[in-house]
Amino acid sequence: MSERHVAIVDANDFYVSCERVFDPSLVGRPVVVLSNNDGCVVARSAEAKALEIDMAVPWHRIADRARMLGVVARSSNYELYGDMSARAAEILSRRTASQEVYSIDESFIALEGTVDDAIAQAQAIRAELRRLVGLPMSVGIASTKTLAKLANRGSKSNPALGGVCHLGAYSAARQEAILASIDVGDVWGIGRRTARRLAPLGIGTAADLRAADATLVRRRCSVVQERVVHELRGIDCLPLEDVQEGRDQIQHSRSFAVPITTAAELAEVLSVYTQRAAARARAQGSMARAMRCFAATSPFAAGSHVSHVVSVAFPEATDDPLVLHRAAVAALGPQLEPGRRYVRAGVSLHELVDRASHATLDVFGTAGDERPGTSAVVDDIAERFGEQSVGLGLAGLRARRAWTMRRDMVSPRATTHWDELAVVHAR
DNA sequence: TCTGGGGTCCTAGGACCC
DNA sequence: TCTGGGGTCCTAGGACCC
Repeated sequence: MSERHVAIVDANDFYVSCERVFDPSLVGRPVVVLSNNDGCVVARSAEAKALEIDMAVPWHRIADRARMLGVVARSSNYELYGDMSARAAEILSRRTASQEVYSIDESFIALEGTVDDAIAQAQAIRAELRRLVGLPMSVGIASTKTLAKLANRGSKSNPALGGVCHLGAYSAARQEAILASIDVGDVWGIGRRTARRLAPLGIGTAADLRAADATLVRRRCSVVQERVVHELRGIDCLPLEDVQEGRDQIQHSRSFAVPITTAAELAEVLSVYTQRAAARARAQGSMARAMRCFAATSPFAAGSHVSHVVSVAFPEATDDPLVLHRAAVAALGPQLEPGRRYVRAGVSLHELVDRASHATLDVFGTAGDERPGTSAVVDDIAERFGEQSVGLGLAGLRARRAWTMRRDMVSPRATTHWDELAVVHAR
């Protein structure tokens, strides 16, 4: 019988797998990849998991023990991962009529045919991605996205399946048993808070949630969780969205390697961050009508923790880093409290409008003091000579500032920079 | 000494209007 | 002395995901 199947295709331990493609000596060894600033563990190889190295644990807390156990740590190399991700998504797109790129290492796709057909296609896709990009993938298939996510867990936990699991290949009784073995907090869309809220209702597993009164779930939680109930029953509530449009919101935020304490340092930070955000807005053809900025102290440090958040509305949508920077400094600068040690700041652009359809309307002539071509010129130079080659004001940082990110164990950007290509030695 | 970053969606509550 | 109710819009914050 021909039907439509939803599949989730994702890479196993994606960041670690990317590192291994260009450094095969890492294969078979325990490897972790760290977040920005080498802060915490964000990806682990199977061998690292077996050593009970937890996800999201601060690296400084376990570094000594991990090194003793032979664990290799890498700083995150997002340029490499982003490029590998784009290659994998492109290859996958040739294999399906509809694809939703869901995250850096996952796509939902639609498959047609019988259950056996779908499994065969998934296996072909897996083999192709392995061969052409070098990444190990897993595929979960079912009638809805939420069930496909559960199948994907199965494909990883049961090696006998060869990386592909179709829930529809099992009898109803077997499916019930599978759902009964899964914690409700492990269901896609049910987080820790919601799981705690569902417990008093006697809902502890995926099977419990599927059998629950959907209206009650909505009352106690929200419409999001009610949809999960229907999705678990095979009722499709979350259709594939293949349109690849720009983001609704663009954010650039970073933790600092060392805290900042002065308004002058904050102005430097905001100069860099607004330019990064503006460049990304221009790259997707957007201009912003609103911006939010924040600066925060460490929630882990002794004493009180503060986070200053400010919102700015622009009378005219803009993508000009100078306008953004001035507004950010004017709004956030006065909020700084003397003596505080700020460890993180960020800029986000909201209410994005399409630049092409946005005709500048400057009735009062207030925009006259900005040079319209500046941003385009900066983009152009950055494109041709690299991001470090140019920046407005303080973003053209010649001397590396103390607060910039720490990345002590970063691998080469082997797919995007000629001078960092992998070198192959013949024997 | 050292605890990530970038998103989405939903809800509650306030402001405002008639 | 008595002081409604329904609707919309906006924003901040919560929850979740990877």
